[in-house]
Amino acid sequence: MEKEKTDKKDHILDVAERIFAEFGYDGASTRAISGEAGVNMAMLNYYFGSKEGVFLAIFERRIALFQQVLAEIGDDASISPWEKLDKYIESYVEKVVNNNCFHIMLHREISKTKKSELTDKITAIVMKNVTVFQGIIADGVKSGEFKKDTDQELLVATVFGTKNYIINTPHISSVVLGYDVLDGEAQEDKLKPRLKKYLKNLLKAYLQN
Amino acid sequence: MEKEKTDKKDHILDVAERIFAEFGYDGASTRAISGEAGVNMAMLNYYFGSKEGVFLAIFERRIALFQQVLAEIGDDASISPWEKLDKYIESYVEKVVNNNCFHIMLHREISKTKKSELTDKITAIVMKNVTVFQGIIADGVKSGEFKKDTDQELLVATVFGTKNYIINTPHISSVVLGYDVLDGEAQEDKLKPRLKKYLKNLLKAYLQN
DNA sequence: CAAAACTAATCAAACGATTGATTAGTGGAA
DNA sequence: TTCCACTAATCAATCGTTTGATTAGTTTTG
Repeated sequence: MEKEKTDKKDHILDVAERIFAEFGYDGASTRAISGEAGVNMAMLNYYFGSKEGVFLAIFERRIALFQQVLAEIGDDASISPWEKLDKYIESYVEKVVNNNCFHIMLHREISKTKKSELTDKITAIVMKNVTVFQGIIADGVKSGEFKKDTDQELLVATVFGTKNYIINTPHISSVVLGYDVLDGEAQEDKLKPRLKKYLKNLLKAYLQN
Repeated sequence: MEKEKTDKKDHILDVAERIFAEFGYDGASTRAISGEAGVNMAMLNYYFGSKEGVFLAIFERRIALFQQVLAEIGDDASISPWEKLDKYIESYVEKVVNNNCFHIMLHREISKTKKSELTDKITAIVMKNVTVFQGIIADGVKSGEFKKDTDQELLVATVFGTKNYIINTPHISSVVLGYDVLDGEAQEDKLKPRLKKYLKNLLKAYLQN
């Protein structure tokens, strides 16, 4: 029973995540989510308290493990900055492409200029990943392995921004790249390896002495 | 009389643009827009037909001149690819930072994975700017001035993505950069020159033989 | 010129539809 | 019986839009 309940909850969150990515938070109605998930509407409130509760539950499900992995890479003292950078890119691209619906949803909400409790929460979550990446760059510069006169802060924008552009504007990037970036098979065969290789090369070109 | 009417319409669009950026298309109510603009609610429908009409009117006001300027840079046969790239970056950063509300609004809508008439329209508009940029890169590679073994398509994602990251996640980028990226003064003094310089350097590092 | 006819701009009020949320109650397992 | 998972029906609030009436300004007409 316990198992099945968790499965059901997970199923609802899966569907909700997709609907939120399709229509946005406000555009996604609780009826659409419950309907698509094949459950009674009242179950959303029963399980998650409210629509916002569903939204936050999606977050809690995704972030915990992900952040831990990235943080461990940043803290690993046994490998060089270049290797850290590679590992970070690998893990990051992998996770973001796999959970593209989640990241689309996340970034649409965070782009609201009006501050709210929700945007503050999301900002705090995203900042953690950014800080780890910044730390890797800063370490590399300090140890002399990366070039000195670079714009470390804007490099953050480039790495995360490039990824966002691919994922968050799928209608555009699919045309530019020549295949459907939301298609699971194309993601595995083409997008992931290509994006990883590209980001590593770009960082090397910009950071190498 | 004619003058004043246009001013009033423009005023409504100014306000609507900001509200859309703050709350998203679905999150922004016609009551909020008309209230903030100090006009009667019915005026939105009287002038623009519908809520979507307001949204599209914002687009038509912004894109025409902008696209023309970018296209002219791309078509200019008298300057080198490197100069074109510089000019494109200059114009692009300038416009996007100045009209940041518009671009936030635009990208939130385009990031909806569900295709609709609206997303198709926006996609077509954005693709024009992308195509011009791609043309500049392709020309430079063909003429041998840019390096050959590069990922031209993902470079597109980097340039537009870096800009988007700064503009569309202002709560994040303000923390990373150390000043409010939505503040007009900071934009002029710090953000614009810094972003222009950075993008040029990054492109140089990646494209130079 | 002045009265009448017409037009565009604006308003408060109300429309039906949809929203997120809640209720009261059902059925089955422990 | 008691508790938990679940449902159909319903709630008040808000949504985008439409309405009919009023104002102010312009044109036409006698």
